Amino acid sequence: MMATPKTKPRFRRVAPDQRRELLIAAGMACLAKGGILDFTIDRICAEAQVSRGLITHHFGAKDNLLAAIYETMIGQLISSVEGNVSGIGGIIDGMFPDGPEQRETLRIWLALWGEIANTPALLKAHRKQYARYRAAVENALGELARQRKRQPDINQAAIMFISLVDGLWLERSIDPRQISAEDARAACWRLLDLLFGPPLS
Amino acid sequence: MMATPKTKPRFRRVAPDQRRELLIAAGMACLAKGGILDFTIDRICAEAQVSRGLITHHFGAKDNLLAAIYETMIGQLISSVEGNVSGIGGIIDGMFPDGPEQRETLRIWLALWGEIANTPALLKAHRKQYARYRAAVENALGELARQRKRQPDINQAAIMFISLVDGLWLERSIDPRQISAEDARAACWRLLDLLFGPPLS
DNA sequence: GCGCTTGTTATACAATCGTTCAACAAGAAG
DNA sequence: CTTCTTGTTGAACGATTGTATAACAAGCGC
Repeated sequence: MMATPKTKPRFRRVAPDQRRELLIAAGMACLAKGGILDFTIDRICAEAQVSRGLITHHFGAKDNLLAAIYETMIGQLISSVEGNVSGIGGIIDGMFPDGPEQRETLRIWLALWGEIANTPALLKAHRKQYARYRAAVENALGELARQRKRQPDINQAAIMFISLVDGLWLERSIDPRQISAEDARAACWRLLDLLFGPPLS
Repeated sequence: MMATPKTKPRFRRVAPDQRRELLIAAGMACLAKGGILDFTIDRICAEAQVSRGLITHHFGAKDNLLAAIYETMIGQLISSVEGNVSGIGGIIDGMFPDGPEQRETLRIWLALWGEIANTPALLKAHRKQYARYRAAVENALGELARQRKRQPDINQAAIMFISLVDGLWLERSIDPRQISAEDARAACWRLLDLLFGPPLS
């Protein structure tokens, strides 16, 4: 009875949705590692351990993969704002966690920001999703205003809070040494306390 | 008397310093137009109307040109902060001018930010110059505190002001529609009034 | 077990990338 | 005018870019 020469399959077939997620993850890893210049068909497919043809097959073009990555990132951000159960405090903690695990996320955002204005598909996605993000923040700030019995200009407060967060993210993504996560959270709370008054009890 | 067939010179010799400035300007134009992906030897030299060999000749490598552009940009920023005569008000007005002329500057910054962490020469320059920028801002804020007879935490105030400005720049460089220059200036003033108290007279 | 769909691979392709280098010539020095 | 320095050009290099495409085979339905 001779052993069956069962050759190891040369690849594994995966459902398109799962394969897209795999490629999105690989693309994000490349963006985090070397910015937009490392967002390359070769590098992404090497990261995903997959042949070069797959990106075109599943996304049509490289830019569409980048747009899909943006959708994933902004979706996670919006979820973390909309789905918070502990109010603005939980949101801030989620935005500036301790430890180095956020580094990758920030590096991806930095790379995406730089390409939004240069990639039409990305700009379109940004304008659509950014409105949702801003609305979610305004909603959370409105609840905080109710808690502290103040009625500030929610519109301006949202601009200031979002911009402050973006700026802190920017500083920390470029060089985490300059501003610690704790400093960032403290800056957020300082702004909110100034805008909405101190906690009531 | 036959006319001398004076052939038009095929190029013009320029002093190295002037040529470097020309290439820096061309490189900035490329960054503004298409981000870091358009920062290419071919495109830069085409923009400068110069042959491909010049960048290597004057800068050694492309990255060094990028670092030189960073130095130019941060130098202008620091000068506008240090050299202001009308206090923080003049600084804010300079940071968020009306009209579209700032667009190019912000696009260049966005492209540079994305590469700082990936280009050692850039990170080194950033760390050195960022400290100067922060010191200049702290100095201007200290003067404002004296004017308004308050003594807040200048360190934290500087972090908040710089991050807010960075965030507003980021939003406006990605998509100027979202936040107008006037909104940005108002947000800066709101933060300062909250931190340092309202103007005394 | 067999055929078929289709996810996957691997090659090919022209275009462009950053850099090197030899030849050229502009313009100051004599 | 002649000589020399050196800023400048332009071709060439191998490597890498994004995409198209044909051959392949994994694995489900029968």
